[in-house]
Amino acid sequence: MGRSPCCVDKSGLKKGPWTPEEDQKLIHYIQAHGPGNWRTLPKNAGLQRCGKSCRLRWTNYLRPDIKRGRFSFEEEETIIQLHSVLGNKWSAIAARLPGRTDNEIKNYWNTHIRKRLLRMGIDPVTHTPRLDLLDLSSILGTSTHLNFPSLLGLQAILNPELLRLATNLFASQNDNNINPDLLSNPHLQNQNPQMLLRKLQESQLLINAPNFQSNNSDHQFQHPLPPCTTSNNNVSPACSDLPMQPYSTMNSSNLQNNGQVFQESLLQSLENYSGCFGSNQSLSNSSNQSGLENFSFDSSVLSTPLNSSSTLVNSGGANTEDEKESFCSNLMRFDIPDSLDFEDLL
DNA sequence: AATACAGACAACCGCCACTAA
DNA sequence: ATTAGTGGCGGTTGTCTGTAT
Repeated sequence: MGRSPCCVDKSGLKKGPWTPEEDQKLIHYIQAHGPGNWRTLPKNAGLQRCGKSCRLRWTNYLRPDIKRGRFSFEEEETIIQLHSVLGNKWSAIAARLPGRTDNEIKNYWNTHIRKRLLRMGIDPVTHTPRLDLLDLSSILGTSTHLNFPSLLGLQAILNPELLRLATNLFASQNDNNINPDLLSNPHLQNQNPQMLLRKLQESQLLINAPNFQSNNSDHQFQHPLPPCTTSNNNVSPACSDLPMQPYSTMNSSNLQNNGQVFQESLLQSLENYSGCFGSNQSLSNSSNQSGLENFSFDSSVLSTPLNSSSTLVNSGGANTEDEKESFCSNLMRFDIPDSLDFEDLL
C-alpha cells in the first residue's frame, strides 16, 4: 500500500505569512538535520505548518543561496530569452539563474516583463507582435502603399522569416527610425497590396504542401522546389530550414562575427523566397548584391550569452524601466540594407 | 486624514510524475 | 501490478505597501 498521508488533519495547522519565530525554527532545524522529509519536518521542528508550506518557505525564501533584490538587465534578458524557448517552465528558467527561485521569476515575469512586452505590442506568450492589435481588413483595401501592420497580422499563415522582416520594418516605422530610402523605395510604394498578399499566401501554400513534409524529428522540412543556389553555387537550405527564431532566442552563436551568420541566413531566406515565388533569379546573382554586402547588423545587440555579461547592457547604471523597455525594443530591430531590392524578394 | 486603487510578492491550491509500500 | 503519498511545478489568490484622489 501507499504511504501515510502528509497532512491528514489540517485543522490546527497555521496558514498565511510566516513569523520570524517560525522562520528561525525552520532554519535551525534544517541547519541541524538538512532539508528533506518534509512530512515529518514540521512536527520535529515544532512548527504548526504543513510540510508543503515548510518546503515552500525554505526553497523560496529562507534558503541561504537565494539572491534578493532587483533583477539586473542581464537576468531580465536571460529570462526573456529562456521564456521564448521554454515557455512558462519557471523551474527550468530558474535553473539558469543562480540564486533566483522559480516563484520569484514567475512573479517578476507577471508583474514587470509581461506588462512591458504588452505595452510594446508583443505577445508575451509567443514573443511576436500581437495579432489583436492589427487591422487585417485594411490589407484588402485599395491603398497602393504597403501596409506593414497588416502584413504582421498574417503571421499565423505566412512564413515567419518574411514576416519578421515586415515586423522590423514596422518597428522602425513606429519609432520614426525607418530608413527614408527604404520608405521611398519605388518597389515598395508601387507594390499592389493585394498582389503582395496573394504572393505571400501562395508561397506559404507551397511550404505547407504535402510534399513539403517533415524530414526528421527536428521538424526540418524539404523544399518542394529545386534548391536555390548562392553566388558560390552552394546549395542553400529550404525556406523552413531556417526555423522561426523569436528575437529573444537569437543566440550569440548565430549572431557573432559581426552578424555574418545572421546575414547569410537572411540572404538564404530571401533567396528561398525568391524560389518560392517561382523566380529563377537569385538575389545573390542579382545586381543588388552590393546592397546586401552593405547590409549591417549590430550583432552586439543580441550577443548576450547566458550567465555572462552583456556587451550591450550598461551595467554601470542604466537600469530604469524605460531603459529596459528601450532595450527590449532594440531586440526587435535590425538594419535593412538601403538598397535591398524588394522586387527580387517578391 | 481618509479612502480607493494599483503594484509587488509571498503563500496557497490543485495537478501530476515519480516512487515507496 | 497496484495504490496512494511525496515532492515539484505552474496558476492563482491574498496581503502588504505605496501612491493618488
